[in-house]
Amino acid sequence: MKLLLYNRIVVEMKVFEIRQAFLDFFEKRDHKILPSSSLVPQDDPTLLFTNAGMVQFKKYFLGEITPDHKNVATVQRCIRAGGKHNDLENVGRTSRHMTFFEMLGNFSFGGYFKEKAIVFAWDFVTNFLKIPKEKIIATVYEEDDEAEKIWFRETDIRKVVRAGKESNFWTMGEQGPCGPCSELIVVRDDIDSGHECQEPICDCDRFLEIWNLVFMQYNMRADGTLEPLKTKNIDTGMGLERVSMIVQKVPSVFDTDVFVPVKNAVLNLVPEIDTFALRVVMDAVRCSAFAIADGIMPSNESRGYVIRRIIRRALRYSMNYVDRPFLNEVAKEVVNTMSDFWTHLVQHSDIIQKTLQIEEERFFDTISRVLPIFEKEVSDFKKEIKSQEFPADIVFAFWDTHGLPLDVMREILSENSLYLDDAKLENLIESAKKKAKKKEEKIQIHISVPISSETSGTEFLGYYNLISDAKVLGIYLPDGRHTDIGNGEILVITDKTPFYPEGGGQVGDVGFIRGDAFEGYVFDTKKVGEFIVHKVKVKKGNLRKDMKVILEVDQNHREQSAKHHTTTHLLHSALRKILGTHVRQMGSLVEPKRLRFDFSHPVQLSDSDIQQIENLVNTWIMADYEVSHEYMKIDEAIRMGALAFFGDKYGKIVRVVRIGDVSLELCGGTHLSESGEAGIFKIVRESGVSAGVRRLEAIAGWELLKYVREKEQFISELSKIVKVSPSELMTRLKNIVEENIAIKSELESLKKELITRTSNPDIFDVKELKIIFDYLRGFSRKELGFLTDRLKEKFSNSVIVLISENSGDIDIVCGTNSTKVDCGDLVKKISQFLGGSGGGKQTFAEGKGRTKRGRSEIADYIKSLFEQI
RNA sequence: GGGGACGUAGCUCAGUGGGAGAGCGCCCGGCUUGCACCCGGGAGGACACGGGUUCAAAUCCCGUCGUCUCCA
Repeated sequence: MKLLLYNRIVVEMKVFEIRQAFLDFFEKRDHKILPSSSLVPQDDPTLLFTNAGMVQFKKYFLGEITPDHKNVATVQRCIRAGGKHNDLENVGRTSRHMTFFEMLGNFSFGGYFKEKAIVFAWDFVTNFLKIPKEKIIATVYEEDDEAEKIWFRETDIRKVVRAGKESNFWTMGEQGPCGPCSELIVVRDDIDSGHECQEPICDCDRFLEIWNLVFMQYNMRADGTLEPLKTKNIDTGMGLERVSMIVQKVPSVFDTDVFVPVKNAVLNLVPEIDTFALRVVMDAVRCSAFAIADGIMPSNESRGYVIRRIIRRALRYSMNYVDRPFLNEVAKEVVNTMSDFWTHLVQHSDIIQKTLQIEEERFFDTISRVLPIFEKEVSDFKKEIKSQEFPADIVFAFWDTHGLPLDVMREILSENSLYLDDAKLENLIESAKKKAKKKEEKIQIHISVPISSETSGTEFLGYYNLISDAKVLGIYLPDGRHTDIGNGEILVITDKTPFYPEGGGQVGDVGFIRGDAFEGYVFDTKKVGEFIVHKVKVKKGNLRKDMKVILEVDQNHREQSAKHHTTTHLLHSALRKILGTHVRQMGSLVEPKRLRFDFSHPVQLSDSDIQQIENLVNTWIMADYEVSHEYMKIDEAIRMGALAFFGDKYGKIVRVVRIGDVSLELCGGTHLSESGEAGIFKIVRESGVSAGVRRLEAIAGWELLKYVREKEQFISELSKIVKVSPSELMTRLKNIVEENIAIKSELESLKKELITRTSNPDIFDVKELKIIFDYLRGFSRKELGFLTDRLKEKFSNSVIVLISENSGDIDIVCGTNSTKVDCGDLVKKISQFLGGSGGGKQTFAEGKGRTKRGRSEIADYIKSLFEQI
C-alpha cells in the first residue's frame, strides 16, 4: 500500500499501519481480536517466556478449555532467549534476529483449516502488503500433498517446495497436538549471501521466512504414533519486524521505522558505536523494557537472569565506546516509539528506566572492580611463567565468581599474546553446570489408592467446617508403604476432610482424629494427587481401613493461619499500590506464627516505604472489608483483574478470593470472613533474597500482641541490667560502649607503664649475646610483647625471654635483635620444658606452659640452651 | 533452588596461623607559591557479627547478616 504524498514522495507502510492492517483484515473475516498476553506465560510453568502467539491458547489446542470464539487474531509480544527457542547469540550477527519481537497471528480452534488459512495469508501478503508475488516461495511438509494442491489451486504462487520434518512438521512437545506446516518465504535478491544458498531454506539472510502456517491435525501419543484430532486447529505466526523490513525495503529489521528514533537516540549518546553493538543495544533495550513492564526484573534467577544476560551482553559490546549507563536513556525513546500500540509501556516508563540504570551501574561497578584484578593476574603470570597458555581455571574463576565476561578476558589475553585452551574452559563450565543442576532428592511419597467409582479424591470441606465425620480409605507408613492397621506415625486418607492441605504457601492444618477406641493427633496435612493426606501421630488404639472417624481441625491454628493468609493478600495489594505494579509475587509462606512474602523489587525498601505499607494494610484491616470467594473460569478471573501468578497450576475453574474492593486474587487457601478479624498487622523484617527480589516477614493478630509483649519484656529486662528507665536506655548504652573503649585503652597504657616499672630482668652474657630474662606475675602476652620491644631497643645483640604467670596460665614471650637466634625454636624448647607448647618466627615468638618451675631453674635451663651451641 | 567469592582506617585495598599495614584523604609543623607541590610529624581500627579449633585467629572450621556473581 503506497501512499502518494505531495505527488512525488512515496511513503511505505509504517509498522503501525501493517499491524493495524493485519488486525483489520482478520476482523473483517470473522476473527475476534484479542489482546496480547503477558511475556510471563500465565499457565505454563515449563515455559520461560511467551515465545509465540499460540502460547495463550495452548489450553484451547489441548482441548482443556472451550474457547469463546472459534477464530481469533492477535499481536503478541514475544521473547526468544533461553529455553528451546534461543536467538540471543544471533542478535547483531544477522539482519533478522531479535530477542524481542511482535508476532502477528491468526488462529482457529475447530473453525477453518488449511485452505482458508493459505488463502488468507496469500491475500494479505500480496494484496495488502503488496509484496511482489514472484518473490514469494511456499514450503510444505514433504508428505502434505493436500497443502501443495491448495497452494497451486487457490493462489497464483509460482513455486512450492517440499521440506522435511525438521522445518515443516510442528510439535508442541514430546506428545500432544501437532501437524505439518507451511511457510511463506521471501527471496531477497538484493542480498548477496556470498555463498551458494540451498534454496529456499538457508541460514543466511537471503531467504526470509515471514509467516508460518501450522495445520494442527494430529495428536502425538506417548509412543510416537499419530492419531487424527477430532477438531483441527490453525495456528499461524508472522514476525512483524521481518515483514516490515520487506515492505519498507530496508536491509534489516533494525532499519524499520520503529527502530529509527531508537537508533538516533543511541547514536546521539554513543556516536562511534559499531553496527553490531548498535543492533545488540537496540534489541536489548526493547526486550528489557517490555520484560520489565511485565514485571520481569533483572535478577540472578529464572527469567530475570535471562534479562540480566541480555542487558549485560549489550553493555559488553558497547563498553569499548561508552563507560557509563546509557541504556536507560535509550529506553525513553523505546517507550516513545512503541507506545502508540503498546500503551502499557507508558505507565511503566519510570520503573523501566530506573531498573535499567541500576542494572547498568551494577555492571560497570563489577567490571571496573574486577578488570584490574584480572589484568594484574595476567601480568603476574607473564612475569613468572614462560608458557603461552593461560590457565583456564583462572579465567573460569573470574567468570563464575566475579561475572567478568569471557570474551573480555579473551581480548586481554590475546593483547598479551597469551592463549586459552577453550576445551578446558568448556569442561570447567560444564562441570559447574552439572553441579548446579544436581538437586536434593526429596523423598517422594508414592501413594496408591485403589480407585473405585466412589473415591476419585478426597472431598475438602474446610472452607465451611472445622469438624466432620469421615471414612478411612487408606493407611500408609511414613515412607508411603501400604498398611492395614496403623499405630505409631501414619498417613491417613479419608473420603472427606475439613483439614486444609499445604498449598498456595499456606501450611497444612493440624488437629485431632478420633474413632472407635482410637485417638490421634494430625500434625500436618498434604495433598497427593486428588487425595488429602493426614500425617497422624497415634495416641491410643488402632486405626483400620473403612473405619468411621471424626476429624477436627485445631481452631487456633486455623484462625491464626487465616489472619496471616488474608493479610498476605492485603500486603500484596499494598505493595503494588505503594511501590508500583512491577511488584510480583515470587514466593509466599503462611503459617500461624508469621507470614513471609517474596516479591520482585529492584531496591531495598526504605523505612518510610515500610511504614506506608503497614499503614495501608492496617487501614484496610480496620475498614473491615468482607472477604468473599467465588469460582469462575480462569480467563474470566484474569479479565476481572485478578492477580494470578506463574507457578500455580490452575485448573479450568479457579477460586477467586476478594477482599472488599482492594484485593482480588486466585487462591485456594482458607481466609477470614472479614478483614477486621486480622486485628493489626506489622512488618517485622525486610531482607534480600537475591538481586531484584526482596523478602518481607510480617505478623498479625494475636501473634503480634505476643510479639509486642516479648519486645516490651526484652526492653524492660535490658533497662534493669543497666539500671535506667527504657527512655534513657539508648544514651546509657552509647555511654557504656564509649566508656568501655576508653577504659580498655587506658588500661592498656597503664599496664604498659606498670610492666616497665615492675620489670627487673636478669642479664647474662653468653658468647657475645645478652640473654635478658624476667619472670613476672599478672601480665598478658600483649604486655610482655611490649616490654620485649622496649628491651630490644635498649640492648643490642640480645635475646629477651619474658615469662608471666597470668590467671593460671604461664605465658612465654621471646624476642631478639640478633640474627643468630631463632625465637621460634627457643620458645618451643622453653614451653616444652614448662609442659606446654608454642612457636613463632625468628625475631618474635610466644607460647604457653602448664607446669610451674622456679625462676632460677628456668634461668639455668635457658643458659644451658645457649651454652650447648 | 544449587554453586563460588567478598566484608580490615573516611576511601581504595595488601596482609593464608605468630606484635594491625600501605596509598590517598584528614590534622600539626616546615619548605614553597606553576596545577595530583614537596619534606617531617601525628590522629584515626570490636579486622561485619556469633560460636569453635589452637599455646596463638584478621588468617582455619561452623553459623548469622550484608554485598557481588555463575547456573537451572
